[in-house]
Amino acid sequence: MKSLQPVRGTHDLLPDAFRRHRHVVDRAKAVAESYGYQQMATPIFEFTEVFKRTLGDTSDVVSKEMYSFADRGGEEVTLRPENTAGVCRAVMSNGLRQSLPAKFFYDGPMFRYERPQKGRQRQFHQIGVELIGVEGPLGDVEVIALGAHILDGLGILSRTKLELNTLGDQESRAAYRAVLVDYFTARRSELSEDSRNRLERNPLRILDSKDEGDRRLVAGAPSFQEYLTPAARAFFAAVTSGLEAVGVGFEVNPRLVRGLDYYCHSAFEFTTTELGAQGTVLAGGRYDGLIEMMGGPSTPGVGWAAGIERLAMMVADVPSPARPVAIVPVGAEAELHALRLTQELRRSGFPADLGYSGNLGRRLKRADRIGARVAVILGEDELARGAAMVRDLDTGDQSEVALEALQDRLAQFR
RNA sequence: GCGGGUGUAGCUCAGUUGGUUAGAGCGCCAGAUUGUGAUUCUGGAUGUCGUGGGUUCAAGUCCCAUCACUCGCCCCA
Repeated sequence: MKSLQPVRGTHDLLPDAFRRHRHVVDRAKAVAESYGYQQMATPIFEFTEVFKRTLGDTSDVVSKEMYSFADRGGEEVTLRPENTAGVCRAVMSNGLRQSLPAKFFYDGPMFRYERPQKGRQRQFHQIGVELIGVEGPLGDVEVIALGAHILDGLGILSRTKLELNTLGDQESRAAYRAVLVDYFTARRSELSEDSRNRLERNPLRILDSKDEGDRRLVAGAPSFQEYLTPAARAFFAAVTSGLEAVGVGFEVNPRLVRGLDYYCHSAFEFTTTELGAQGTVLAGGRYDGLIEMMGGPSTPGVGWAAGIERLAMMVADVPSPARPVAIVPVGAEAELHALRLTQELRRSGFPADLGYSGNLGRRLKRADRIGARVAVILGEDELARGAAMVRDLDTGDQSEVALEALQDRLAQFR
């Protein structure tokens, strides 16, 4: 055994943390279902090709962040770095193109070999939605509104900002990209080292550079607006007016770009200033070309993913678990009665806890520690009378209750 | 992948220019109270000082390496 530490960038989710995660997922799922999105799951690993083809060879995810390996049969597989590709693959594998549009919600672990930071781990968890088969801007509006609704349900919408941009259609993007490459190539020597790399790999990324010098150059760069085709312009206008119609606030950020190749038209990010360098909390866009890149027929799609860890860090209060009834036998005689009673209560829907050992004091102490609301004390005296002592652990009040009336009495504490 | 910071008890942290048995608070355990927790009082236990090397008469303290965390960059959820 190498050590007792978990692998770098992975973490145990102990009950308190797990409850936060569960809360995020449960609330998100409930809202998503109210929009008609149904939960589904794909395998956490796929053939490496699935991600390579769709994310683009030059993306950071593919070039340096994938957990890839050959399995015992020699198949090249990869732990999923994101789930959109997997969902699209599943649509094809299962012949779901027959019944489009399809609306999916998912949650689960993702894997990226990155240097860990706050809000960034090698195994992290995402929730996400995918709307497949809708080519109009109404799809974009619905998906973004759903994201906002979920953040609102978690009580954090007001602490985020929705940034929105259009990446246009293929035609617009190709035209703009060419102009942009010309512009920056002419000023190559003035670019930062990072941006010189971007010029090769993903020139649009230069627009989003944090480097001072780059920013000055970007200010003078040609604007995407001028290269949008009328169709792409109309699409974006429909998205923005749709969002206005449903009351989702946003800010157009012309420099917002996506790293992954398959995006087009809408790109959006809900960001926060509360999480340090990892400000993006929920992000996505339209990916009309993705399924085609995988070898399927052209099929439109829009979706987003959100980091559960990041959301969980922002969520203030999470509901506490139900407070159990503690069953406390006094003396060996009472143990079997207590065991029986505990099971009865559980079957009747009362969360109930029977300590494993100890005297009355010790058991009450444990009852207190696990957050029990009431203790049912079963002593020989009480049992002889067919009764039990019911103690309110918040107030310390206690009174004897006949066993037949016990459940009615306990119901008062719920 | 690049640059900075940190690592001492279960948790949060103190530990002087290197000097003998490494401390506090919280938590934990026990007793006060053999049928009453939470409150109070009294007592107790706890540590490969992240790991491995080195310097030194002597290292928690200085040096090197390594691992992990953390902040920023890249990129992203």
